[in-house]
Amino acid sequence: MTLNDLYQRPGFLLRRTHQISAAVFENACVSVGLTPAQYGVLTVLANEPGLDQTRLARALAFDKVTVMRVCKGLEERGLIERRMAEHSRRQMAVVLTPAGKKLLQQARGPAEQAYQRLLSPLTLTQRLQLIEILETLTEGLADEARAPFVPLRSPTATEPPAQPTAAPKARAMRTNTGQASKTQPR
Amino acid sequence: MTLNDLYQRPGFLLRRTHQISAAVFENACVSVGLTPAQYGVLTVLANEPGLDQTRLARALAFDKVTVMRVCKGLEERGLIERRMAEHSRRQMAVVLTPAGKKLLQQARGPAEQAYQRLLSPLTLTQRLQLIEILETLTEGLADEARAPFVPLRSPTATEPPAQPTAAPKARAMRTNTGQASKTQPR
DNA sequence: CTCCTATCGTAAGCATGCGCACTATTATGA
DNA sequence: TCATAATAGTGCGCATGCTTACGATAGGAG
Repeated sequence: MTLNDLYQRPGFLLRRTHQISAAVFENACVSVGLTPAQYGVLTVLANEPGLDQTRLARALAFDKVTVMRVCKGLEERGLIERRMAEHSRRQMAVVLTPAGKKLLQQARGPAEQAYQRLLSPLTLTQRLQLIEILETLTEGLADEARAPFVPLRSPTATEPPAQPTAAPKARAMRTNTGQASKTQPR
Repeated sequence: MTLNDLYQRPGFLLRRTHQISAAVFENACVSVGLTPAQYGVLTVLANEPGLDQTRLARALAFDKVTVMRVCKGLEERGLIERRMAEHSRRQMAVVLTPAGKKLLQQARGPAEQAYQRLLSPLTLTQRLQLIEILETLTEGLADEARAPFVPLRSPTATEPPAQPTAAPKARAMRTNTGQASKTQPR
């Protein structure tokens, strides 16, 4: 394979684009000191106070270990609080502190700037195409991802009352190997 | 910001798509045990034997520290060799070993499968649009990236006769923001 | 009620990706 | 020529992202 071929591989371009996207965000958010991951965690928690770490991870398609580490960092900075859930002794209920809410507010502007900057080289048509193509890709290849993605409904958005994420309790009957977690609920 | 908004941010979608892209590649390449980064390094070295680590890093838009670590791992596996360059005592000339060449050959098939699998949810039109949009993005925001990208010409491609990779010099001469882009504050 | 299994949080560890800083070396310019 | 700046490689440290493993706990089947 020639180098020119390599440079046109979507894998290469996606890595590079993601790299740039993260850099743009971090450049815009130096003032608040938030990484994309941290911003994502805070945003989800602002919409779902008291969420446990595993569901938090799935809401962002993060690894649960990664989420735990990010949360520990945010806790050290006093932006979130982790306490045992009331109804379960194995879950951690994670909530924003007032400082966390304030910082998230302060991050809104920079995050918006990063968003605009990232899309600035593209025409309006290209922006729409990009979103649509990436959504098609992620939906079509959801099984390939190591970290399961279980989006949360926004409380402020239109929400169907029933069907809690339509997770069919089709408990894998232990017939398969331990890889149930990967092919699991989604 | 609602969660639905977050899920449509290109930053979020790019992170997720990159995550899936890497997983697809690694799944396809378990037999040869290569990560995307390792495959990239081997591919560049197959086209530019004896390249030094810094130029290798720039050819892939990797951080030079990352490249060094990846190279050390590949050297431990006997896939590449690092020796002092002849004309300079501070550069390492990196070359593929026969084992490295062989493994790279064996990786071609899986890498191709990963490529096809990654694009499989998209129509032909979408695939072309995706490549073009990502190229536009990376070119338009090249300054934002922490790791400079200085593509190498493929020896097999059309090439101007002179100018042996004179690009890095031009990059160091950047006069726009005063500071060179790498020394930028985070 | 009593096992059995799935799940939650967490530790340990590997691979990327990046910044900072230091040394050795090379290039540059006064 | 000689002082100074730029560059290559590297160590150290932080943040992601993922795997495997393990103890504790919740829920379900009998």
